[in-house]
Amino acid sequence: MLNETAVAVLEQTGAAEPEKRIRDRGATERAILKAAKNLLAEEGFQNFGINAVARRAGCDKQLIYRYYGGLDGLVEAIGADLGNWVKDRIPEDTGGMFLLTYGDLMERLSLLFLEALREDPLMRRIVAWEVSENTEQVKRLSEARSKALGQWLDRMRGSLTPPKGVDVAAVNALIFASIQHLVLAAAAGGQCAGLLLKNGKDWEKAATALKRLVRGVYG
Amino acid sequence: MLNETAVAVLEQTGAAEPEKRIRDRGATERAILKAAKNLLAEEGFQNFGINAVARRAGCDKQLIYRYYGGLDGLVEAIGADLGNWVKDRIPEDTGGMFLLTYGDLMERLSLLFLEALREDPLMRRIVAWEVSENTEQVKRLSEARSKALGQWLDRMRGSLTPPKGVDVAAVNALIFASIQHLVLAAAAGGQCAGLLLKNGKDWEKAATALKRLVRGVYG
DNA sequence: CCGGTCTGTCACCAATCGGTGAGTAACAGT
DNA sequence: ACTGTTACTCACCGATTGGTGACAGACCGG
Repeated sequence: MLNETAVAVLEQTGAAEPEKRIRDRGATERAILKAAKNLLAEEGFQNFGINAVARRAGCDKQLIYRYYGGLDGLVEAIGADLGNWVKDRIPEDTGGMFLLTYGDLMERLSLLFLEALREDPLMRRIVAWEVSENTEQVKRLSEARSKALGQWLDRMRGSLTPPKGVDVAAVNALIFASIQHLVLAAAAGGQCAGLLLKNGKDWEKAATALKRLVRGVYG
Repeated sequence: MLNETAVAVLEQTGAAEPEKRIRDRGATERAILKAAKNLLAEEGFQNFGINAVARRAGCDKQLIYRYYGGLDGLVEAIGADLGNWVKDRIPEDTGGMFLLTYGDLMERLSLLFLEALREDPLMRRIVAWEVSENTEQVKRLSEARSKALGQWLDRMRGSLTPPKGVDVAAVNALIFASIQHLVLAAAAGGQCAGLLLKNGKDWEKAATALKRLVRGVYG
């Protein structure tokens, strides 16, 4: 992919000639980052490499080394970009319902997280990457993701206090783990543990089951 | 790796010379399959390829094509071998406790599955593979795994009937999803959703949280 | 106008990948 | 002992990978 501007020029002139790309480091850096994110989201981490990113960004891989210090730096940039995930996912109201109890809150958060993950292929790929490898790259990415998720949870929690006598951290980890694996398995193979997850009806079943699970522990 | 017999000869003679491997197709086939399983379990699916398997098996990759019809056939053989997972994991008694209710059963099954997955690196890699890729290879492997898991569940269930009014399939899918993701995340990074999972104490917390989750839905 | 810096391109490297065709050595049957 | 089959090895293929050094052209300050 060429710079947006360069593409525009090409389309205007209709020239088949290379028509020289614009010298704009900022734009190129952005194009590389965008290409990397799209590539990771669409193809997964399997074929995520310098060559593939450069190919998709329409520039030489040398520029990735220069501007990002190689793939590692680029991955780190993706991680930093993940910080924006928080503010994109914060609804202003509470959906018209009052969150009186911790159970209300967790039910709402679970469903929101389920929905958000279903609609975010990049985040899914990152989660899958996390459980498949343990390189430095992934560690940093994982760190950024959990940090973003933590921020999101904090913002949403408000002033509600968790119940006593329950290991909230462990229980919530299990709940979020179930959501993540459910969505990942569905995205990969259309089912999870024999449960089909294709059409909206299937997902409704999963959502009510999730509600039941949450309500079971948090009343 | 050479044939077991060839290794024995090598060790006896102490020869540094190549000392010709034994011509035993059956043994070679077994060596290849074993090498493939170990490689997948130890290194993960990332570097799982014809060359790597042949290198580890100590034979030429040509033999993998001949005996298994390439990597696909070899993966299929691994899948078929997964059928043995069932009988390896069936305890004879119920651990000294009576399983009177469906809740009793599911609590026990959850904990057993958690334990089994924690101690089975090959199975973990396969699960991680399933949620990361969607090739034919993985599909078949996934099929074999879910079939084995289904068999295991059937054997363990006995004659207990699930409660009415609950979408058992969906709820159980969520429960098993939570276990799988928990174990995968722990194996990869030592934590899951911020919850540390390193020493036995951590795992006990997770286990009690899991029990609480199960008991919450199934009483 | 000239020299240096910045942006981008290209050619090349060794290593590895999956895959194949040809050859060699050990065995079994006669 | 000769023959054919089986088990196995080796050398090579084209493609792709991550990585580097050299070069060309646009831009800017003097």
